[in-house]
Amino acid sequence: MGIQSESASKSTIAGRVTLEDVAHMAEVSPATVSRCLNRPESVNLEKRTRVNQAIQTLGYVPHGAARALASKQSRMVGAVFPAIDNTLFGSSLDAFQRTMADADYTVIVASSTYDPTREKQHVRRMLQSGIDALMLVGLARDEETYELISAHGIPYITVWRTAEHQPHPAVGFDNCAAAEHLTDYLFSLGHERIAVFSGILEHNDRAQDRLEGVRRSYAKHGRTLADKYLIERPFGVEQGREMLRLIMSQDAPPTAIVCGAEPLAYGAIFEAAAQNIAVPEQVSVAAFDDTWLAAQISPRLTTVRTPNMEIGEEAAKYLIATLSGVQPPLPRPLETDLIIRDSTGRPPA
Amino acid sequence: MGIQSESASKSTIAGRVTLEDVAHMAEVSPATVSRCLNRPESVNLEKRTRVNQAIQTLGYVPHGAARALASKQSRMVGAVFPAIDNTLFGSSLDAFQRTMADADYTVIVASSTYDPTREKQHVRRMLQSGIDALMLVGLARDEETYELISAHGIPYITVWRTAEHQPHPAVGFDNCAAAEHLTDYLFSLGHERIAVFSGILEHNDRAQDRLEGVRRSYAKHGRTLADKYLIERPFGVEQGREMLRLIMSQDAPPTAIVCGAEPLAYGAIFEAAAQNIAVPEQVSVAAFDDTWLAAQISPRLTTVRTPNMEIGEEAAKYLIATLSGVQPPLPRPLETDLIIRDSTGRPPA
DNA sequence: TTATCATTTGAAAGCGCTTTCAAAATTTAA
DNA sequence: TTAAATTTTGAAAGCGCTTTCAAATGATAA
Repeated sequence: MGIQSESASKSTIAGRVTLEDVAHMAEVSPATVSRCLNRPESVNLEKRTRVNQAIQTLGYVPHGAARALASKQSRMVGAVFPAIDNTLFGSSLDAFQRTMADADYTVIVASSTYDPTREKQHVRRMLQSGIDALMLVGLARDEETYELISAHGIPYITVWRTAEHQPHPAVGFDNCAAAEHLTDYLFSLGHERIAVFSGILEHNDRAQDRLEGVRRSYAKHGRTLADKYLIERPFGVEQGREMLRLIMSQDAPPTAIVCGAEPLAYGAIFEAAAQNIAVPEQVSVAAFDDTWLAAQISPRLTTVRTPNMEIGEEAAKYLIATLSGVQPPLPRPLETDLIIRDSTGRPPA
Repeated sequence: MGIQSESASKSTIAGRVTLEDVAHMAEVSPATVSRCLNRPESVNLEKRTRVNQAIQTLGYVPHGAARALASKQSRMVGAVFPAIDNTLFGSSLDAFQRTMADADYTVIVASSTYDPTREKQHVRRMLQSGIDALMLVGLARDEETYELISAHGIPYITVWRTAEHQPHPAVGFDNCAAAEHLTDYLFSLGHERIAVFSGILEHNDRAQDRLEGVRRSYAKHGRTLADKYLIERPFGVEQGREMLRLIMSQDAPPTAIVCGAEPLAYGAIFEAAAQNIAVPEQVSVAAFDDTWLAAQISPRLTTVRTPNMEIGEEAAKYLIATLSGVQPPLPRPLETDLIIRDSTGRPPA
């Protein structure tokens, strides 16, 4: 029989189990319990065992806010996406979250709906919550948002683009080069009238870069993208359909279409089918992303595969490394692949 | 000229701007600043103005962990989904997050990949982070997970199902009834051999309920679902294709298929097209969810529309109400709609 | 004018942990 | 065996806020 301590200890009327309770039960000081939690190897094995046992039997769960306050680290990171209800950002987020969880970080998420003001609010809220690091999509945002972040001195990373020609760390691929490559391919098939279905360009540097890529390819072939071949609409299948109707009813309709995102391409293909416009015989359609549907519809979609999961994972790794004091090398641009399928072909004679 | 305070104040060597700094500048006590933040109406207008001004010029951002520690509220809520890389849970999460943000809550998210053990770890981590409330998908999980939650005494809600016949608050729809209704419809068209393509049933009460709904409809029509008409695979287009191949190569292939989720239906339809099996002439296909693709593919998919966003929003509202002391009524089951399109029809003669 | 009540304010005590610092215990060297 | 170096430990001082409590102020009634 152990000796009954005369003091009933001050807690346990109800309320939460604290580190101090654990300390009492294990008959060590609170400092030692804290050490067991944070640097177990610095504690004598026997005491460590007692402490772990006490933690177990008391069902002790550390108080995150208290830890954060005392240690100045919350083990929480933030991620703001333009949207999270699509496969694209969804799978990035999923990978990001899993990688972070493996490193024992918790992730706070928010969607900005492509609105820089909302994004700023979310960033502010996250900063208040005490995040240790932050992930943002792309570059285009209020300068104030960057200032907020740097005022807090936390590491951050931008994703879905490359780090070149700009001061912010980034992990992603070169949208411009990918678009240029895709357009080059279309030119190589013999197309000369290549249209662009773009998402809304404002506040979306990825979309802007893709457009720029198309323009470069045009320039390389001694031509320029005519205004009438550029249509801008929010991402969506319906918009893709509408855009196809618009563009194919023109005087000299394009013989190929580059879509800034896959939903637009699906819309275009579905609408073409509805209108008896043959793809790719009358008009070729190509896009970006290679989501699960691209290889399933008919005609199977020619598209640029983008490394969605890899982006989430690499972004997480970069932040984790930075947080653990390692200064990681700036991530190299990730690869994209042009997947040539059946929705592109030679232009009509 | 104001009077220069002789003390240079103890902060501002660098470091963060604290509430105390604001108090100094506004020439009030820290307590008053705190009140301005939390119950502004309890502070004299003039002082309040001074405080807000000081906050502004100093760029003060409250320290969440400190607030949480002192006030026992973190203004963070958790949400664990089986996955977040699909439109289904993605749009629920999106709505949940937006509703929470409007009420000034931050959301922590994690995906369990349909694994109860991972889910438990995530719940534990979130509890440590100090969440004020929690959202979980469905019911099927370790009892221990529920115990963890109730030990912390925070409100929680389960989603994607109804609250009936079980002790946990829930917001969602009746999967069983919806499946029964859909199957009834198929019987009413004259089908007798109705197959089920189900996701993995283990740890997924929504999938189980849907299967049960089909069984009930069968029973109601004096028949039972034959084992050979039930196939279980992970959700995915490829799996849908595989299932179709399997089921249609049987002796007496079904004349209709109920798919537990839409990807399976797409797979089935694509594969049917590949095999020259006419949908719906030779086999009808129906599913759940009504995602953006359902109305776009051909044949347009007959499906049960599920209120994904509404679930996220209602779940958030319920938790917000609970957290603000209101005891909200248990949410009523949400509506589903059977959307009849072209992928279902009479069985072949 | 004075007594009474409601409102606004500040001092100070934590919230539950981490971390520094010095003391104690242990190991190693001499 | 003793001294020095090393490891392990506990006491105590915060981390930046909220909140209680009592004092001060202002408003109202007598």
